[in-house]
Amino acid sequence: MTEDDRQTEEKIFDAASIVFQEKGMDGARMQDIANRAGINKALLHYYFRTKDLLFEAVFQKVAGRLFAKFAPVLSEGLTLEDKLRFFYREHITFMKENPRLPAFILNEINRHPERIKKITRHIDFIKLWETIEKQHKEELEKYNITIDIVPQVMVSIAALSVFPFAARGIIEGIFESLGVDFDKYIEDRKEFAADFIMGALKNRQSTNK
Amino acid sequence: MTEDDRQTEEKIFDAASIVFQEKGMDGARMQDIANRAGINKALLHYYFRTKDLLFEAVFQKVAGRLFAKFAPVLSEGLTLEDKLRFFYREHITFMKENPRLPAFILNEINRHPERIKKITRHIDFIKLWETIEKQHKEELEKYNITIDIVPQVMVSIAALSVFPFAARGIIEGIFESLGVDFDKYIEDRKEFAADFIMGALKNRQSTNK
DNA sequence: GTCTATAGAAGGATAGAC
DNA sequence: GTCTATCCTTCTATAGAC
Repeated sequence: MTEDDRQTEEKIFDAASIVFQEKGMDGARMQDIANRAGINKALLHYYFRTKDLLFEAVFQKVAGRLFAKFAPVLSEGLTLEDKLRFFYREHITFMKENPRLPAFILNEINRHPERIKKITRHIDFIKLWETIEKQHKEELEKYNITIDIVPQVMVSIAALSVFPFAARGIIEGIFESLGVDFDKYIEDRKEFAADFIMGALKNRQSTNK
Repeated sequence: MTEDDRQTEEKIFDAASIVFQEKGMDGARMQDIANRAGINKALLHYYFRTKDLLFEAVFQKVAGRLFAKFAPVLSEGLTLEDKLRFFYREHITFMKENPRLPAFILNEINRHPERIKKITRHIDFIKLWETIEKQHKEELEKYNITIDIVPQVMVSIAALSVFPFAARGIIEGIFESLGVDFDKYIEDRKEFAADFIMGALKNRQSTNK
């Protein structure tokens, strides 16, 4: 299938994905999207009516893809540690391929928190926790992970993989003066993050009362 | 000193700080800034010439303030652990008072990485590391922190405090359905983050060869 | 220094031909 | 479905009075 054969709506959507991720809702220009899609502005409106609707379509799609990466935590037959290692490998690889995505999502969500609700409102987080609790009863006890620290642990796990990409502009600048290569750093991070979290959890064993 | 006594330039600057942090460079409107400062648009241009220059002034100032919070790591006479605890208390308290700051800075920097260079280019990160190395030789050996994993550890430390604020829109949404209070969570995080990092580091002792 | 009024450009959206 | 031409609003920036 050549570039020209692709359906117009799809071409517009792909172009919009790139431009919105790069410039954000406010910075994006319909003209830029039209140019990148190889069509004219009027067609954008023909297919998506307004900039808002086009943005909403793009946002729901790409944010959904990012969140879907958290799904493996529900698969059976893996230890907590293996799930964690699997998650970091998958999630970091995905963000490496979509480097603008984390900052884009964080930013647009902070300005319009209602957008994320559309994606998360169908997820029953309490049931999700109960599933994990059932699957990993012994490990949770061993690491002393009680319900009250679950939010702290979950956010910490997400932070270690998302933050390097969200803060890439700063980190890369500092790395330059240290002679550190960002891509190599990210590759190493898949394992480091898993080790780091497991280290923190294992250490809770000794403080276990 | 009443609101009216304050110098005009300062009023404009403060108003611009708020509006830019809330809407970003592209979303901010000069009219909004003028209204909030209680003056008219023309005066904005009289004092700062263009929107770009006004933005640049605001950005350099607020980003500088955030980075300054990393300074305590250089103070003498504290153990690594005490510095870490001190840092999280200070940094999280600061972000609690400026909740829009992290996402604002991350976003604008990713779109214009050159902006951060203006702030960081005068910092000699290599010398900074040498100072820490000298101050904490034994602790670094004990935790097996060699130069090659310093970037991983530093980013992880920053991630645990910055990410909850940068991703607040998402986190707060999920917390709502779990019945978790964000402010309480953040208060707890000051200690949790320090414990978590120390746990991960202490666990490196056992894997020490 | 501060204001009102307005120029001038940019960008989202639509009308209408094909 | 796709295009060109254009409308209309919004926004930055400036001119000029006080």
